[in-house]
Amino acid sequence: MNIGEIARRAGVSRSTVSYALSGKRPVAAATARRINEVIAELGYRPNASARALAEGRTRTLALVIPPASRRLTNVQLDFVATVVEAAAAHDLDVLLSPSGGDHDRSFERIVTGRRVDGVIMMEILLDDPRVTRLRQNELPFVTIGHVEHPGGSWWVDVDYAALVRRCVHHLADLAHRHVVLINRSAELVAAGYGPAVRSTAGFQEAAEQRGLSAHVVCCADEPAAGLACFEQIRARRPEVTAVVTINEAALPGLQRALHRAGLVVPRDFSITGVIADRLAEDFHPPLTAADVPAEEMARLAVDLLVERIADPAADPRHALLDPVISLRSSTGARPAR
Amino acid sequence: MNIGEIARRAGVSRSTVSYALSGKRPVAAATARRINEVIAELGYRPNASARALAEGRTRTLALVIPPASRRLTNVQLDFVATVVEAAAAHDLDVLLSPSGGDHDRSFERIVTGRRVDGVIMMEILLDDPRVTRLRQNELPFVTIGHVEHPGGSWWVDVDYAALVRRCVHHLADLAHRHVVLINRSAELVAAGYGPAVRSTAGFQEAAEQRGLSAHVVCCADEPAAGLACFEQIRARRPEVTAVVTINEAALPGLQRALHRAGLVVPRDFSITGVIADRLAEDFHPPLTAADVPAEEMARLAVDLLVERIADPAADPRHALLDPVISLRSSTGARPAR
DNA sequence: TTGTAAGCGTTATCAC
DNA sequence: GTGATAACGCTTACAA
Repeated sequence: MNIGEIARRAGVSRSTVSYALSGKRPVAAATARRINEVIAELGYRPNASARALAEGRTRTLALVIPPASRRLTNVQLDFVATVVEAAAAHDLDVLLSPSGGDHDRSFERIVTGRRVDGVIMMEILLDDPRVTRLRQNELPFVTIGHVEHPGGSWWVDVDYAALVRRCVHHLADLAHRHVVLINRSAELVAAGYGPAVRSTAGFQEAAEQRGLSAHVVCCADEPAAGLACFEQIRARRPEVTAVVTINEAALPGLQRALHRAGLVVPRDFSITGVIADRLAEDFHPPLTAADVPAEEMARLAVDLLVERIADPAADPRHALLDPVISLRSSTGARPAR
Repeated sequence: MNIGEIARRAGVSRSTVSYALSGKRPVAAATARRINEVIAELGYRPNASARALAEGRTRTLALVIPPASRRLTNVQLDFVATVVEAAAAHDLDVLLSPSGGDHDRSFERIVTGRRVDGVIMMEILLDDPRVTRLRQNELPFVTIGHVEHPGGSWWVDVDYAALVRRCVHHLADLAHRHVVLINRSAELVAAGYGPAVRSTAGFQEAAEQRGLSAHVVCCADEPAAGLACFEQIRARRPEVTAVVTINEAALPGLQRALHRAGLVVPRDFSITGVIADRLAEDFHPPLTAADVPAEEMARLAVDLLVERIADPAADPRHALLDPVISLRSSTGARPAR
């Protein structure tokens, strides 16, 4: 069933049906009613492909996610869920594209096949080939995270460097002298994953400024790695009294390791970092930490993208969020030796 | 740039370019080479909407997920990631549709707008209006989970009833006499969510068969609820020595509650249930539990759907998986009083 | 207020 | 082996 069928049954032309549907031209009340009755009766909906072809837009967004092999973290998950929801609020559908490197069929299909009106990309590297690729096409896009030289692109991100700097200052204020940053996995760091690299920079900068002895360790995104990582720190650097972490997935392992070592937080050891609030509250004791406002970022990304699609000539915009650190109870003064 | 432009530059007709691309008709080697050169040079790719309109298929699948408001569980997340990956293996894109009840714009848009060639739906209720809706349309679909009367539909599911029955028998074999099932949230049970309802049935059936005193409690999908839930069980039914659970999200809270109550697992208390393997192994001690093989299910669902799309007249197929219970170390003999 | 008709970019059926 | 050309179902000037 198509628009012609509706037109025939309502005794009008196809264009009238189209206009009745879109409201782009006034239609007599009686005619509109007749048309709507027929539409309701037959449960008609315009064919999306035909409409996209005629209009030159698909009413669809692409969301580029990391490949399934790399298990999604909670934060990433929140991005996906919220992007979908925010897009739905604009009556936009979301096409998922798992993509890692630049040779990616799904990504290419979407980008050059005019399958979508715009793209949201997450897990951005400092030097990301996909960003380069999208810049060549004239497909509007917004990134969650930002490349090293964002130039005229549109993006939203959290200021990891500032956040981690603040964590270090907080620990320094509590008289800690030896601190460690538990980073994301070595592969991510090697690939130039923004948050991992920027956290390191902020950590070292603040530590130097406060004259702390500071070390950075990479840790795979899983509990077992967190446990091993902490035990290694205890073995190699027994003088360390506090850690900063941006590795959510390692947290349960960290918790277990602390327990196993007989350390009481924050009496014997302090922990802080960038951690989703629900995880931070789940920790025992609740973690003093900054939360990545994933929902806000995702919503913002969609809004920016919609804006950019509506006005391709608009000046580039971005947002660097700087969430507060919630003082809970996982940090305390450096323990007396 | 379109196929006409390619044809012009290659000095052939549009149809020849189309055939060179699809291979549905032989093209002279020299001609094909010329065409491919032009295509490569210009980075041409057929417009997806136009192709969909002409071919009558979109090369896209829809994945209907629970609305974002209800946070996705790990298992659901695995479904999403694997479906996307499996679809990509077939060169199919995936459109995400968050949908709860039946009044859903996104769902309707996708179903009646011919936006996709088929639908995969998860989080199925025993009496699910969306299944009814899809049956009316002649849109191929496969569900992860199954309605009470699946009739001629296509689905994959895990046999929750059998799994939970087996857990109960296992506990009975260990001489436990008083057991509790920690179910999913009360809302899910009330809504008729398959796994929640079928688990209850299997639990009660097996308990009755073995003459156990058995109770079922609902528990919201979050750690705090798990903690509260367990403390309530201890307070109201101190005689209980073992629980079966299908509520992954509540697990950390359960763990904490056990610890707080000074109970050592499995010496003082036994736990088992249906839990993703990586969570089961993360528990302390590792949980004796059956794992929902989310990846296998998702992959199977995609394969079935592809098959159904290719042959709409094919006989309905389904798969009721029955994963083994991994004996780890969270269950033991009933403690002496 | 409504109808006619020309696209939109493909695919596929005829011809040659 | 290749080229016209008619669909596919819709939107949108342009007429009336």
